[in-house]
Amino acid sequence: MNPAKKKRLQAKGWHIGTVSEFLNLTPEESVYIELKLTLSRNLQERRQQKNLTQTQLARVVKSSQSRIAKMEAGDPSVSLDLLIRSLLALGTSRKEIGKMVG
Amino acid sequence: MNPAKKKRLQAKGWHIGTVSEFLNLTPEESVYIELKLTLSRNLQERRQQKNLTQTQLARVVKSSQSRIAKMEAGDPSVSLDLLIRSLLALGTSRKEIGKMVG
DNA sequence: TTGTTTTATGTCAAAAATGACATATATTAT
DNA sequence: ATAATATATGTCATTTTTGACATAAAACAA
Repeated sequence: MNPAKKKRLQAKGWHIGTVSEFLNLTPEESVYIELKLTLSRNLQERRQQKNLTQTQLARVVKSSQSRIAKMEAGDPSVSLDLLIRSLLALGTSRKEIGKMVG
Repeated sequence: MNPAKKKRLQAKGWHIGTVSEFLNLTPEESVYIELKLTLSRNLQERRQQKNLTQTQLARVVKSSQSRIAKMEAGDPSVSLDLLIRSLLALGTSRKEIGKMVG
């Protein structure tokens, strides 16, 4: 945000801050969420790279289309476990996943 | 195992193989389990490095001593989520965790 | 030794994650 | 346009994971 606009907003009583601040997230919580989002994006890219539909991926992961969609959408109801097991099922190596994480 | 012993065992009807084979684990399942074990070990090392007892770490992570013990023991009842959140709570960076994974 | 602290293991009710399903909304092809 | 395919979103019963607790076993000190 440009400084002028920021000042105008603050003059009117608005507070400017990060999403983490707004949600009262600790740094670790932020990192944890960002990590899941990173894996989400990579999962979607990998799936599309292989020209698989969510339904097809669901079959290889033994899950369901709706859960794949939620994974890729970064839905909070999906665990790191499922994300990583899905990446592995797509043939992603530990080394590659390590790169995403680190 | 040395070849001679292997041959002797096979002569007596024993089968030699990997743990994965014995448990009928797919390669992805093996990788997934090994990944958890890697994080387990790293968690224990990190905790000991900081001279924390399991009880003290449990407080930081908002868990319990028994769950920390199970994590470090590689108990199958603990998720990747908890392992990674614990590592983060110990101040481990994404980059460091990435190194463990990759 | 005996006491003290730390870690391991088992159990369980509560909480979170899961697959399945219905169905809405996009996207693409004809 | 409209049919077909793909993705998004909501709900829910079942399964898995969780923290808490008890207690056993191990490590360590006095």
